Amino acid sequence: MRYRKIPDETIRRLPVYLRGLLSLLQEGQKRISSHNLANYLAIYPWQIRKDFSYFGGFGTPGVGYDIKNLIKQINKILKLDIVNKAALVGVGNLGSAVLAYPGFAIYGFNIAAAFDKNPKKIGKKIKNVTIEDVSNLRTLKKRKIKLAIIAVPGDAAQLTATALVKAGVTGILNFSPCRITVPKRVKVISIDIAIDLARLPYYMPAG
Amino acid sequence: MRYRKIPDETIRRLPVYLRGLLSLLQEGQKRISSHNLANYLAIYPWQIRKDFSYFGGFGTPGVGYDIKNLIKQINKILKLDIVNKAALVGVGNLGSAVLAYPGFAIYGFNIAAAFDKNPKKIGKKIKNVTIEDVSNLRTLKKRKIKLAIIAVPGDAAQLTATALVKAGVTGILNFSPCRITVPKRVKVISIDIAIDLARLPYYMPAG
DNA sequence: GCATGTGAAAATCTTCACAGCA
DNA sequence: TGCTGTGAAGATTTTCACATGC
Repeated sequence: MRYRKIPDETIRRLPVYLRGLLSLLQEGQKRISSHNLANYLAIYPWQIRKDFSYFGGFGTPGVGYDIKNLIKQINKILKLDIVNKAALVGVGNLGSAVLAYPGFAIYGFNIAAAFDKNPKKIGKKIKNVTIEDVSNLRTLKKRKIKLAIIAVPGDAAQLTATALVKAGVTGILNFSPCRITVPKRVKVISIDIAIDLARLPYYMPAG
Repeated sequence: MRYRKIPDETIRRLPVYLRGLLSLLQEGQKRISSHNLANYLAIYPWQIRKDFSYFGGFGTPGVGYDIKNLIKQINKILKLDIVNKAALVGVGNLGSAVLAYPGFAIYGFNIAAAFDKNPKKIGKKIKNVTIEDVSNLRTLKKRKIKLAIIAVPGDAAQLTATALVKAGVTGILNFSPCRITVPKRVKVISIDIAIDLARLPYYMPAG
């Protein structure tokens, strides 16, 4: 296989595949064909094969894919094959939900620190994580936490991002409804829960 | 302008433009050029002009765009020019955060009903919304609520979706980490907060 | 026979460059 | 002059079809 740039869309789909494969593994399945996996995920088999082909292909012709191996390979590609420690900034309604969310574990994430600026919250423990004052953000470098989740109100988002970058963070999941500006070497992925709802009426039949 | 299919990507960007324009309006601005709006949103001007061109264009050559008018036009395209009532199903950690989230209002959304299956929660009021038993879901048709947000645990997501569709819902924002199957006429947009975090390490420098 | 992996074709989306209007 | 709107070019992504290997 010649080298070609791996499409961002392929990377976006890998966690989806991973989630499905982990479910299938738990159901006791050992092997699966692109056809059956596609069926399971409600997509098309050639999409799956093409995506894997960018990495050289992980299957056996005439047989299919070994689920355990496939999971291992995807985890390696996405760098999820180690425990990724993450920090949460902003323990309001949304932040608390993030802290309690059970879904991070399957991808090997561990929310290892939480920060807030409200003195009333500092020192409290949620899910075994003690909430610290935001001034402690600079300790992240020493603690080797490179991943952060921003769940503060919009007007504090940029300030928080800047502090995180200063503390050595290179990946940010931004839940605030604001664009944040960071150096190019830092990757930001934003989720604005309202903005996704906002395009739903467009697709709905009138009346 | 000849008719051409409007790209989904264009529709995905319209709420982003809308959010920026509403901010600018609040700052007291009346007019803006594609160049300045692009700068504000950290994208490119031709993208903005192209997106609007699919609808015939909303600007004046040599001048730019009238912000108020542009907002009105986008709202109309996205069918946000009326109050869209939405129902929330699942008032756990994530559901409570959704209920308290202030960001829906700018797009004209109103979370008008909330449902849970936990008897302890039923009857409680959060943000002026009284939590009802999920068996009440079938009243949605009568209440003309066509939009729903699913924030139940994964294993209840499909059941909830099926009940919603039966109750006349045609648009679903799905926060559960599960694919849900619905008739083609129903539009589902899914947000899995863990799945977005899962592709962050890939883009981060090693070490 | 059966299912993968992959060039090539088709579709989609982005970027360019400039004509045309205020 | 300044900025929009848009055909055309370019880039990316999806889909196809089939050669190849088990």
